[in-house]
Amino acid sequence: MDQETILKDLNPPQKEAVVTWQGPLLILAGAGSGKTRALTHRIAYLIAVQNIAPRQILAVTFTNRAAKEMRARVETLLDDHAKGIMLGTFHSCCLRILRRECHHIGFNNDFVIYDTDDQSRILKSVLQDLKINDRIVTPRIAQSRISRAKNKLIIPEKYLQSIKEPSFLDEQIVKVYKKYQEGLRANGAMDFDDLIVNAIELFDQFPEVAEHYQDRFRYVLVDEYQDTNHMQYKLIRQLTKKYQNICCVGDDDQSIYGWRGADIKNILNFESDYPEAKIIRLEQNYRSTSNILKAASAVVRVNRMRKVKELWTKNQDGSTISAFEAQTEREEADEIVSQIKKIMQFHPEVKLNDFAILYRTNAQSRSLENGFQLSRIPYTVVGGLRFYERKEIKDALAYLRLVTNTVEEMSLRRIINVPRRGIGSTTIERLSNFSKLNKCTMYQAMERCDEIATLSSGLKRKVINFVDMIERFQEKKKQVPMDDFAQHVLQETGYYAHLKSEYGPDREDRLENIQELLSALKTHEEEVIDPSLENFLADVTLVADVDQWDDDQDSVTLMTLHSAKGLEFKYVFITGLEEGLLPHFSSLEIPEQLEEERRLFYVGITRAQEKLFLTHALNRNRYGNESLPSTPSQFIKEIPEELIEELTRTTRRNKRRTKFSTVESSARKVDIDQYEQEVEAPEDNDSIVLKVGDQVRHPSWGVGEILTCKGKGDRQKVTVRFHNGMQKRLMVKFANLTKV
DNA sequence: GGCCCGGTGATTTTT
DNA sequence: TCACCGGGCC
Ligand SMILES: Nc1ncnc2c1ncn2[C@@H]1O[C@H](COP(=O)(O)OP(=O)(O)OP(=O)(O)O)[C@@H](O)[C@H]1O
Repeated sequence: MDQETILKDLNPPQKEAVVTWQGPLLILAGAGSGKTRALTHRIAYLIAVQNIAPRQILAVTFTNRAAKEMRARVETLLDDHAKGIMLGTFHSCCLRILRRECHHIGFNNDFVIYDTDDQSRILKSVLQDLKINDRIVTPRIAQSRISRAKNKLIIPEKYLQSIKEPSFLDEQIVKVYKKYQEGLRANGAMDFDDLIVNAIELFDQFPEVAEHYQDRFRYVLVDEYQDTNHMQYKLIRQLTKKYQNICCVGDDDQSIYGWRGADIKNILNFESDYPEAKIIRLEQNYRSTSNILKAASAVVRVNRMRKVKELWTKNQDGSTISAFEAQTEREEADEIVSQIKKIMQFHPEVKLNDFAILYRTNAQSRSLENGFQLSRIPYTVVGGLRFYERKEIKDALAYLRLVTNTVEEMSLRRIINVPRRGIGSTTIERLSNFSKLNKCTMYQAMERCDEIATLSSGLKRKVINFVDMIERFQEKKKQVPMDDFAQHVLQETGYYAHLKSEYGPDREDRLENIQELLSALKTHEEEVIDPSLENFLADVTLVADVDQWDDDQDSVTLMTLHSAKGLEFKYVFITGLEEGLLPHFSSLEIPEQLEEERRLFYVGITRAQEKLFLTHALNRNRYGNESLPSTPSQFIKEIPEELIEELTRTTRRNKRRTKFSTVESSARKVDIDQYEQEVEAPEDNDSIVLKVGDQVRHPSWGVGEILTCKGKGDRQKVTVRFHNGMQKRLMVKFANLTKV
């Protein structure tokens, strides 16, 4: 790859950004103006033209998704020459540094990373220990306060000073914060924020280590710089102090992480931080049609707290923006599905990958997923619950971790009684007390449970059995491959059987996930240079997904507006445009936050290349069944009327959920035969008695097995796993099931 | 002391 | 819908 090729597809300001390869550089520009392209080409230029070694380059992003996207783009340009670039999220880059260097700051290099769930577990026990009323200080509140403090690099000792008028709550929080940090230390654990805080502390306390990394990362690039919070900013400052080869890319209009402490000042003060800085602005948008861009600009222009910046495009007007008002969220989902089918029908070249469905909260994906499942359109949900956050995966990992590390208590507590072995909360408390009194770990307390007078002999037996089992595992681990070992552990602990016996709507999914974990272990063993269970466990927490196979599959993408940042799709649906959702309830009263919500909408709009759909429902299910009236978002009105065209319903469905009107159904069957069609479900139904394990027949889905039963009579709901693999929740009253 | 069941309250966004 | 808590039962 030569200079010409690298510069070929860039406009003059982009070119300038790429060839300005030394010194501080800020690319400040609106959405879709080619910032990321400039950044990736700059990396290619550094390596291919200036002969910089890939390992001297550090490129950071905020989300895994963005990192993945960036890596893909760089690899397209450089192929194998991209190997060795440290490219990742702030967290994953810090993790890699800390695994090597954490001994300086008193951590063992097998330190554990606690995710949000682990954090609240710790906090819960801290609150208990401190006898703090957990109604006043909930784990959630404590967690967010502590995180906010860490984001600003405020240690517990400085916490009160940092607040003008400390309230009673703040006084409680300090105590919790302090104890929480002690708890993490004792377990050899760090939370997400600590990864960055500790990297900074490492560099602060050990200038020679800092210098080593300054020398190593001679060229630093940061995408979405407007989203940096104070600690991330500090880290970047530390790393670039010596050489000042820093290139940041950002757009203040796309700042959507204020709640995580992101501070737009970081980007606005770039010039004073780096007086030599060159600033390049990009104003031509290449991504979207003119109509989409006009809509986006009109929306973001409403914000008062903003630097004025205009974008233009040579692209065509394109089609108008379609708006759709649905009665319910089901109808919203149906309409989206039918629009997608329609587009696919008229434009055979369009792929499912060209569609994105965006929403404000992860919970909104549910109704949309339902719609896609019914229509058999393949879809992928990005974000939400990550693979390694799933309960069964965390349980399995806890067993594996316990075998490799008996010091860390969370894993032990997590699985000590899963499946039930009669070691309940009272026994656990006694073990825990003993460990505190004798300054040993809880696992050691278990080994020494003979010394605990309050334990009955029956309980001692159970505890010893558990310890023996773990010891046998430690032996076994040395003898067999990792995946076999994991399988053995899950078998012997009874965890497998436990999962199998738990009939539930997602029993099969759980078992599948476990299989997935086993194959991930196998992959690790086969493909990593230095495979070990320890190494596998080391970065598992930061891995977002293991679904490599999904990448190649053509499917519609469902994700939050936050995760969509930096990405682009031909067709974008922004859903749930309702007051209280977008803008979200919690932002309605605070002007700054309302503006952030508006920027979020702006980010959503600007993801679209060709066509934008805006949908809202008049009734939305808040928690559970309750359907509450919902009014259209104020943001919709901010788009000039002439750009929007109101869609009339193309789906017409009876109020009752499983029923489709026959006319509709057959009409669509003619339209598209690519996907199977839903069939009308007769509504008359003798109430039949169903129980778990029964085989039933459904008029369109065929024969299946009942996995769960809920409710009685007319309100009875069942989950059925059909032989074709589909799993459905059905109201017996409407589903027209027959026993077979 | 442990377990199961039923009632209750809660929900933003990411690492 | 789901996780958590408290009461009653083994
Ligand atoms: N000089 C160019 N000529 C043609 N197309 C370009 C040019 N620069 C960028 N593009 C295209 O424009 C689109 C947007 O580019 P890119 O993702 O780099 O923008 P961005 O500024 O990072 O956007 P955002 O801030 O919204 O993430 C991409 O499809 C990219 O291929």
